[in-house]
Amino acid sequence: MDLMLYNTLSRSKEKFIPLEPGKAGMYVCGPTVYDYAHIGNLRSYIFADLLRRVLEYNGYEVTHVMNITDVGHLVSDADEGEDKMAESARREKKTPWELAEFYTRDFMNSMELLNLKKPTIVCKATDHIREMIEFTQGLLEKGYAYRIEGQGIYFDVSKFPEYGKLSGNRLEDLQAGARVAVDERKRHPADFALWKDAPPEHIMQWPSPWGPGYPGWHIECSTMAMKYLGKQIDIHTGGIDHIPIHHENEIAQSEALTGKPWVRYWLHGEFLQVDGGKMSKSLNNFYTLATLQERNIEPLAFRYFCLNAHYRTPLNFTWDGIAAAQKSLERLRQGYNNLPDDGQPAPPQMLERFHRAINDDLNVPLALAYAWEAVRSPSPGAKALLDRFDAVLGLNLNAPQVAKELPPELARLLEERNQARAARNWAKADALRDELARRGVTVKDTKEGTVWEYNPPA
RNA sequence: GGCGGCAUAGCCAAGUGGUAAGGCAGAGGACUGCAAAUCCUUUAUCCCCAGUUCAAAUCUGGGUGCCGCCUCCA
Repeated sequence: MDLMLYNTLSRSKEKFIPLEPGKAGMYVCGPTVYDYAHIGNLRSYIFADLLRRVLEYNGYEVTHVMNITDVGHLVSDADEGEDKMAESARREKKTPWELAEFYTRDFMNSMELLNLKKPTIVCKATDHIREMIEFTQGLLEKGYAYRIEGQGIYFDVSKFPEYGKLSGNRLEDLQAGARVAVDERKRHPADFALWKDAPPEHIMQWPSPWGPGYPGWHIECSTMAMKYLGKQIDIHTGGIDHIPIHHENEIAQSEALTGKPWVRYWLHGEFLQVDGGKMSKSLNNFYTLATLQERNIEPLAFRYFCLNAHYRTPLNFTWDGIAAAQKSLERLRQGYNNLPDDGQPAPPQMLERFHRAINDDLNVPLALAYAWEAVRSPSPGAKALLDRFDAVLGLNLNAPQVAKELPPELARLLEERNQARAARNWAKADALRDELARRGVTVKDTKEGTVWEYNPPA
């Protein structure tokens, strides 16, 4: 069955044909580790994870590369000033390396909580300074770059006629300096830094043929993607915000260097909005997984929330929405666990349908609806079917249910209530149930006896 | 000013020509000592206007609203 993917380059769905049969290489634009990852960032990586799982479902051997940007993001253009790493480091009184280490670990932890498969290769920008310098040298030699004394090495976009082919922007239409002053020594306002000269006080700096400095932002992705995936690669993903600048620049410098088309399929994830608008710290709606957990929302409920919408449409995060996702996940899980282990194979037509959905540019919401159907109207082999589905959905439906311990005191109250019920002393039984509820124990009397759920009050 | 995206029930959302998937919430029912949980049933003509077509949420044109990018940002 053909796998169709929406390619930003052509603005249409295209049949996926890898460079090498049976194998797929994907490069995922990773995080800049200067702060906690928020749920908007995480939506992007959930999308990348789904893509990877769908590729694997189709039998491809996937090489999944993700970078960690631990240097070089400028706070402002203007070619002055600190990068984000340095700024945060100063704020938190840590070295940039400590900072990167800390937030990288936090990010990896979030990935794990969301059941995101670990990339085949996770590469840090600071481990590839030499390669980035070589890349820059190559561009200088080919005449695609020039030096501004005291500033750095810049890519000359006017030498790359196809600049703008990904975003649809034309160089001449870009409103130069709309929000920020342009260095007049740049040949074109859209020219971007490959390498920046570092003032002596700049913490992160490396020796280079042009003196001490540090890499520009865009160069790392091109360099590392080429190092690990070759001069031409199958798939490159990122957030939609990266299309006009970051990815445009990556294309320019990469294709300028190799003279070949670089990425065959560009895939971009839409934004997560919060309450219909942008998420920002100033609006106090900047959420992380920890924020969700404080409100008793599991990380996997956020994954479910994202699965419910197509990756190319904006998704609106609301507390009502995430609560619905939490509830849905619990029910789906329960439905799965209630299915009999009948040892039957998954029904082929059902698998076929699912496969068709995910191969249609990752129509995971539809695939999820099929999962519900399997739970609500089970056919023989439903469990096996859901196991197959979950290889893509990644909701850990088959995770063992953890048996929680009830603190002795609460266990005693529960026992007392059971005795009261046996004695048909409903008033006492109900009073005890209320008491237990106050202390975080939800009691349910089923045919098989009384069961409980324990969520200690915060 | 330029470029791109979105607009479907109370909420989150699938669906690109043939009379609207799924989830949550709500309503009704079953079950229960009562509840909870669970199960069953049930809830929309698709932002507006004009057009193409036997037929449009789905195509075309024009509006309106929201989001993003043109500084760093998933």
